[in-house]
Amino acid sequence: MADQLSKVFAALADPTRRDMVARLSLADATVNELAEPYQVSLQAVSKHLKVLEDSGLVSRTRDAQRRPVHLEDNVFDLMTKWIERYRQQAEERYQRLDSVLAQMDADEVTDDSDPGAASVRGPEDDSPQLTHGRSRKGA
Amino acid sequence: MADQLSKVFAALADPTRRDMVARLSLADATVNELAEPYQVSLQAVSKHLKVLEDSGLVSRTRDAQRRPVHLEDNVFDLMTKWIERYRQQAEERYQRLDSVLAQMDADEVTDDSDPGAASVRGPEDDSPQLTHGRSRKGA
DNA sequence: GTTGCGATCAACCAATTGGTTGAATATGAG
DNA sequence: CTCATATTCAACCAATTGGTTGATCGCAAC
Repeated sequence: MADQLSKVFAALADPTRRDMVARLSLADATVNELAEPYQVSLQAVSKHLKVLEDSGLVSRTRDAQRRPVHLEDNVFDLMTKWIERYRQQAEERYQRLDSVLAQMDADEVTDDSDPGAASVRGPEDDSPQLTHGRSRKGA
Repeated sequence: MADQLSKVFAALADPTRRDMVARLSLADATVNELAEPYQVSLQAVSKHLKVLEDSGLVSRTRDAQRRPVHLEDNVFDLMTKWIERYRQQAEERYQRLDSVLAQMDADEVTDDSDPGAASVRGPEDDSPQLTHGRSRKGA
């Protein structure tokens, strides 16, 4: 469960896992090779790799009893696309005078129907549990 | 604790939090406004915002009893920089013949001192618990 | 001052996470 | 077949996470 974007971000939230990705960007490596610099057990590294694997960040093939780990660089695009989208949107806000007006407007109405403020999500986005019809609590 | 990069990635690993960031890229909003579309309690949203806040992704100011949340778009650069660095490195691997040789070489020596294979980390990178001197297990 | 709204704090709970150790599996070497 | 190597599976544990409800705080309005 959980969309890929969530899994990729979660995978990279761990410094050890980020370090592994960094090293894999230079060359494929086996589990043992990857484990070498860290203090943790081989099994712990294996777990980290499973996380990376089912986030789609790495893939494993088989070479005798070795399982070389390979970085799937294409997954980075998924993140970059998400990040860039909202970064751009945020940046635009500072260049248009619109934003200032919208801000003041939002400040005044506060509880208006406000179309467009809720759930901007676009084509490839994921859906958290929504209600959108204020059914929570005393609303 | 935990470096900012870890905190930012962790913060964005949650779909609800990503949705909030998406909405905040359009306009600042109060906690109540942000909470509106979701099924969860106001307190849960408040917690999500705390996570976003101490990852540096958002900041909060004060306006009477309201606490408008503002997206700090500059933090995106931190991620983008990290991602791009390793993506590029991985991509270069496919364009240089070097990579093939390095790969075969690594395959042969396997337990060589191998400078550069362990911990590629650069200037701004974080440090997971390392040993680097194979002190683990029976090694 | 008291009421009411916006937001947070506190205590609690179930599920997940990152780690451990010990046993098992898979493959190649003797 | 047996042994060694490389890796994973399984059970367990402590800490963290995302959610809940109830109490509290800050501020403005009556």
